[in-house]
Amino acid sequence: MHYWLMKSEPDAFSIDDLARVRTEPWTGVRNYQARNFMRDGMRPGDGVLFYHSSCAEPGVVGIAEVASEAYPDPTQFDRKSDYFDPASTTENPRWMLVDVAFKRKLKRTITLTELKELPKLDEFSLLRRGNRLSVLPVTKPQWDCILSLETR
DNA sequence: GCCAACGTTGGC
DNA sequence: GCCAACGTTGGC
Repeated sequence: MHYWLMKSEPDAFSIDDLARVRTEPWTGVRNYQARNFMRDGMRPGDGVLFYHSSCAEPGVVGIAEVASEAYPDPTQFDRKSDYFDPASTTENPRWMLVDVAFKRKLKRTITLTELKELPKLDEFSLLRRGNRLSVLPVTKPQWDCILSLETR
């Protein structure tokens, strides 16, 4: 079992949206490193910290779960999609995704500000300078450390 | 293969 | 809205 963090802009797709639809294909990732994490790293059942970015209060807002093996992102073949990639083919798809399933909302947002204050998370890639990955790995100690803040 | 230009991310 | 950081593109 592995652990991950996935970012989403709540204006576009929030934890409440995920709670409503229950399961969502994670379309639109167009970064090779993030793709590789989904394609090569993720397995059904892996834990996911759901993170709200580019908003008033950035932070971890919920827990989700990887709900499928990786498969080709259908939006890369859709000419009408913002994520259309003319260089990708069905025989050799460039972009992969997984389904993400809702588990629960946190009792409160664990803010980015709080995470930065924890010495234990110095090595957490979310907090490293210039990090822009929208899908990134979380170690078990980091996972436990972050979630221990929920009821603090 | 280098690197400048450009686009995007995301916190503030 | 600003801007730092960083990935990608494309000319050479």
